[in-house]
Amino acid sequence: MPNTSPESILTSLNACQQEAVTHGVGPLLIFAGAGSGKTRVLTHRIAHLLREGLAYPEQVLAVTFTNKAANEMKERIARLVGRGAHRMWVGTFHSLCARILRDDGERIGVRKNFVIFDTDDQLTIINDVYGDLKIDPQMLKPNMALNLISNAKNELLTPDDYAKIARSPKEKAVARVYPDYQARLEANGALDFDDLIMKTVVLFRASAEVLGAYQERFRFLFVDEYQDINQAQYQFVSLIAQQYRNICVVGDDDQSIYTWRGADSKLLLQFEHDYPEAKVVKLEQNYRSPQTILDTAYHVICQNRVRKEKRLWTERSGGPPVKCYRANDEHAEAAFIARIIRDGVRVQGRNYKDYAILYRINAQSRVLETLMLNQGIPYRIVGGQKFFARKEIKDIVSYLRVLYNPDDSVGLRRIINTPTRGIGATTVSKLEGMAAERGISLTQMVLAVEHADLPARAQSAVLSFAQVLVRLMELSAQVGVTELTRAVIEESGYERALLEENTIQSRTRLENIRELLSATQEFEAEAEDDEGRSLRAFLEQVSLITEIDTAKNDDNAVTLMTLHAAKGLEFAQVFMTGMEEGVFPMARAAMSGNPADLEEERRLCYVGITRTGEQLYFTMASSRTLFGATTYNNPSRFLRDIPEDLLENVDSSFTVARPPREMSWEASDAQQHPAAEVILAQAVARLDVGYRTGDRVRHTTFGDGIVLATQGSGEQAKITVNFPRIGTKTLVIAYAQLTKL
DNA sequence: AGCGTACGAATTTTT
DNA sequence: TTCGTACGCT
Repeated sequence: MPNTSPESILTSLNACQQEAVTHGVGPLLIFAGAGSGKTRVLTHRIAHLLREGLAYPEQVLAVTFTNKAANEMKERIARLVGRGAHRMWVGTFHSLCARILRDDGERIGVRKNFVIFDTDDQLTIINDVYGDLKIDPQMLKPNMALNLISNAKNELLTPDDYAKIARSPKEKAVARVYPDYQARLEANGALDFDDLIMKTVVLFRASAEVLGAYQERFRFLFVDEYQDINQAQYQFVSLIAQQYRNICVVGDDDQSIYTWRGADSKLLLQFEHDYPEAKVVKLEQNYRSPQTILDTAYHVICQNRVRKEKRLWTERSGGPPVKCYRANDEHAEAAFIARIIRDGVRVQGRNYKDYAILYRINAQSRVLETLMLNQGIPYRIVGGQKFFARKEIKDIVSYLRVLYNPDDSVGLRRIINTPTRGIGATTVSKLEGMAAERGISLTQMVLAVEHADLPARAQSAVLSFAQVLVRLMELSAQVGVTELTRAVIEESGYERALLEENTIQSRTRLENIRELLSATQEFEAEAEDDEGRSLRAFLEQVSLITEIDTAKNDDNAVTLMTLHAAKGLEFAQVFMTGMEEGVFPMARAAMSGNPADLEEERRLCYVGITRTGEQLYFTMASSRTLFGATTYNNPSRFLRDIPEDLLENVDSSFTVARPPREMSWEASDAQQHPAAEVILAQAVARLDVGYRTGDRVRHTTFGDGIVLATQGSGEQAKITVNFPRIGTKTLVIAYAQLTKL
């Protein structure tokens, strides 16, 4: 039972929050600044509507972008309203659309037992298409093609639509790839992530009956992080909302950091146009940070031209200035951070989990991680490789996928020789050819291998694989997911192969597989009915959940993550690292000539700053080696936007490139942490190369270009040059025929 | 089929 | 620099 009385629901809220919560029916736009209690308002509003009898739980649809946000919302609503909570639909765009398509997709030709392809699977298909169409991967990288197709789907463009608007050679190539890619998905009985949304919109547009049913059902619509919505998601939401117009959206254009994925924060700003009768509430009171942090954040973000004016404030006036530290190189930067953390824990009695270290790109994490390890500071990295993306997990899941949907030939190809059982590429392509001839799926061909024309050895290898498949298929009709998974692991020989390998890696893989079994058990235990326990439901969860929820909150460890991953989180002590021109903002954004790119970097900076509960540090390095190239960077332009009295330079005398004594550096480490003289010598050597960043050079075959970087010295010295016609090349100076212009 | 090597690419990544 | 992949050899 809910233990919160209606009165206390309101009294714990500030005036603006109350205004949002108590708004009755009709559209509502909530500008919710960082740390302004957005989820609270959303959940309380839902509770309020139910209490007032304005809405029934089954009429509520709440959409988020991440599973984490969805789960949090579910929990918090349940705490407020009690039992009725699970009759609401609360989930991510993708999971909700999957559910709708599962129920009604057949009307537009989406089969009931579709599987969801992840990026790996997509890439496999793209490569197949490249092979068929003889497209040169050099000219259009498969990943790029995938991106462009994804963008197209986010814009609701079909292959035909896309072909009409394709202009550049790259787009023309994509226009050739896209229809075949789509055909292959279909042949596999698969949808990709973007299809889930796009097909649902197509369904709504195709069937007034289906749309009408959902409109009737979901009379109260809530959308979280509305600034991150893309065109397809916008259509999805708008179509449902247009009937009753009870749509409540929450967002913050200043925290829009996913433009590169199709998010369009203009849709948030456009809400008042779409719903002229909308009530608008701004939540500007912040409950997370001291005033100095909010001021710092404001001075950065207010430089953006495209934004809705708003400013966070707090009752916690004052607060410490932001500490800035410029190290000689990234190792010294890491050492500084480690020292602060150790002091904080030892002297001030803080916990490791109070600290977060944020960086712009994952490549920065290695040095930080190494130092944490050396210093014995417990840490966890957020992001990294996702559990379900690990090879061994994907392998086992691929078995399950094939058992569920035998047409999934991408899955079948993955497992047919995993573990190796003597079925090579030649055999597979022969089987594929025969399957195509007979118009059957690869799995059917494998099962009918006795009628295939194959060399005896291959024949018997495929036959024994087919027998394994048959056995598992029979089993899949009889037992639950956990039992089936266990059978797959054993009968496929996967476990045996790993046991025999007996290396550190194979043991980790075995552990992961066991982890998978506990995941299936947990899945079955949590399900509410048989349908919820089904293989279908499990596979859907696997595809739509990226990480096993190992959120051990009491894990006392420093958190390392990208700025993107930090959105929505908060930490008492925050380090923003790499605050340098070229790193943050990234060179690409700074040079692109498109101010919008820089504005997105700035928003990212804003997001980082506003994570802070107490103390923020900006750290930077004078020289930084990234991707094998050393660059000498100036402090980030974002720091220049901040008034000096909000910043405090930390004395750098206590740590130089040479590690402090107490850190007991090993001899081998000395090479990784060169003393200042060495760095200087390297810098001088660099000058000897004879080229500097920005020089114009001429190459006999590539033409004229601009020097982006140099590395090394003497014979091996390399130079990175951007040739406008060719692209960027890294050349060995001694061999490249270069002339300086 | 399995291994070794050479080459290329490296923002950010909710699903 | 480091990781992953593709290709070619045995």
